[in-house]
Amino acid sequence: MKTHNKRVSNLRRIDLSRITGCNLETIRYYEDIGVMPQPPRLANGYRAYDSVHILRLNFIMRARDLGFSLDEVRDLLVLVDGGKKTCAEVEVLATGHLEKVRARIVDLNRIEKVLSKTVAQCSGDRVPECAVIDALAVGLEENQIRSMQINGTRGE
Amino acid sequence: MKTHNKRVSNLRRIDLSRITGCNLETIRYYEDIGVMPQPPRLANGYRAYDSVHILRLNFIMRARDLGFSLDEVRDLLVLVDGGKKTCAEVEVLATGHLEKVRARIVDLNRIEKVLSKTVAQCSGDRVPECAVIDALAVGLEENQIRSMQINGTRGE
DNA sequence: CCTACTCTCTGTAGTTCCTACAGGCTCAAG
DNA sequence: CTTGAGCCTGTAGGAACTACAGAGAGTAGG
Repeated sequence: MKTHNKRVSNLRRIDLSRITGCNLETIRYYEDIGVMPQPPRLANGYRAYDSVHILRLNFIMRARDLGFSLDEVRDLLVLVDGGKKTCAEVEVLATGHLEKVRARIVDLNRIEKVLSKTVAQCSGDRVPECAVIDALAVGLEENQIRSMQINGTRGE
Repeated sequence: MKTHNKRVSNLRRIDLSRITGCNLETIRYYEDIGVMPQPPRLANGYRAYDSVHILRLNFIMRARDLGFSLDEVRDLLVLVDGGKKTCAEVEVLATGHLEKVRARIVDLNRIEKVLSKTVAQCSGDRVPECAVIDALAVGLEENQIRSMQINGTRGE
């Protein structure tokens, strides 16, 4: 992926930081742990980034934001960099992540519903019998109550 | 909220852990930092939990799952316990999270699409031109490219 | 009663993922 | 030539867990 005519290069760390929105120190941290490549250095020792680094950092940040751990990001990057793994290996990786992603979507949709309902009900200065409480108490259903009674009546 | 006839009490820590799915040590941690109350102790010094603790821990876990920090959870608990906060305050909190949650759902749906497509394409020993990077690289658009060129042509 | 096993207690240390600071160097602008 | 911004490195701190060590208690089987 190239820019149209002029090569983007010799970005300083703060440039990369500002372009991506990533914390300055975090960039170095990502290099230390190996999810970002060690960039070439100028004569003065300064790191010199280019558009490749922007893309990669963007990728990492989005993946992190989506809830992937750095280890998982590492996996994704192997997959992204391509060529190294066979398709079968990639499939296993991707399938695993896909399951997690789908589970997260389910969770988030549930959360979204709860929050939007909460916001809708929260109006005025009334101190609420807040819907948050009820909403968050769900998941404590009959089977749980039952298991409480089974396990709970000991030691007394 | 009471169980029907029999009071649930004298649960051990491991019971609470199993009922809620919360890590054993995390329960103690929550007590240490004060988001969970210190439970009464039996003669032998063992913690004795009851249904109140289950509800509270469920609440905390779900709030954490919603993306609330432990500090925010503390706020929510004050609200739950005392009715000290107004509905307007709750609304501000919930609205902020709602935005984040919705953005994440959008992102996750996109990556879900990409991953499932990747998995579908991954058959045999062929190594794919993985589409994942394209999906996560979005957000790097014209304005960013432009700012790269503005800031990027120095030091060389 | 003895043994084995599970669970309890406490304190403390380790993990993940950053984030900040200190102390010193470089470099471009005024 | 000073000033300010930014660079370098190493290291420390913080949030939210998570695990481990060492010792005690409770229960079940032989």
